Amino acid sequence: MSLEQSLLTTTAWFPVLESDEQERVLRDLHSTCYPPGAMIERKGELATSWLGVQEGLARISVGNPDGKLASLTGMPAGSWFGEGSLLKHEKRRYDVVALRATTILRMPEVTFNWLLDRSRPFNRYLLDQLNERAGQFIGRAESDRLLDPEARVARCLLELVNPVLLSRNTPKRLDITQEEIGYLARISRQRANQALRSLEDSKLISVEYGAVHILNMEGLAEYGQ
DNA sequence: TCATTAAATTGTT
DNA sequence: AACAATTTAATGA
Repeated sequence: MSLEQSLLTTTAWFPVLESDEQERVLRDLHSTCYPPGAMIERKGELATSWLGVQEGLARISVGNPDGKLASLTGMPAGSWFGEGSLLKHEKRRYDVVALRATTILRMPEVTFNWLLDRSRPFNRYLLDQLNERAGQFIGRAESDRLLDPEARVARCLLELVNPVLLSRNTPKRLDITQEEIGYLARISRQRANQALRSLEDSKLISVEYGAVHILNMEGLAEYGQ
């Protein structure tokens, strides 16, 4: 799939840009491929670009300022992140690791700021994304360690198909292995397997080889409370 | 296209 | 963590 095609179909922000803005973005983006397990961005590095996942799956681990607990989030294809460090011109506060073969797109800071100054829809997208992330973070901070594996997996799956952060038409089929779910939910693969079966019994999802079908988003959302 | 083999993923202990 | 079973992907006739 071409770069333009993947941006159009997997991101929520690229389609809302003017055509000349899209052209410049396509010119300025540069992509890098990472093998499974590779470090994409390291905590402490100065942020110089906005990051997007074109292909694959990345895990972002945020170190809590007060404790040693690291809360993790999955970033599937179409996710864009790192605007926080970019806006404040700070160092990255988290590590980003490729969970499988992953292609990362980088938008230079100047391009990012240019869009920020120029495009109202782009600002709208960023606002929605920041708002959604804040909500996720609060919800997780309350009970991250307390949730049972089923609830953690439910929350993890919901984040991966979040229609606000990704493109509007959220897919019902999620290509992810149980091992990767384990990494994201911070549980063993065996426990992930068990939790997935439990959620399947509740008719919230159906599991396939290398994939999960989301059957009931609302039900999953309640499970994660 | 089909059969064989390797690799990836899942199920179980 | 280890192992067996199953599914998919790759290979070659």
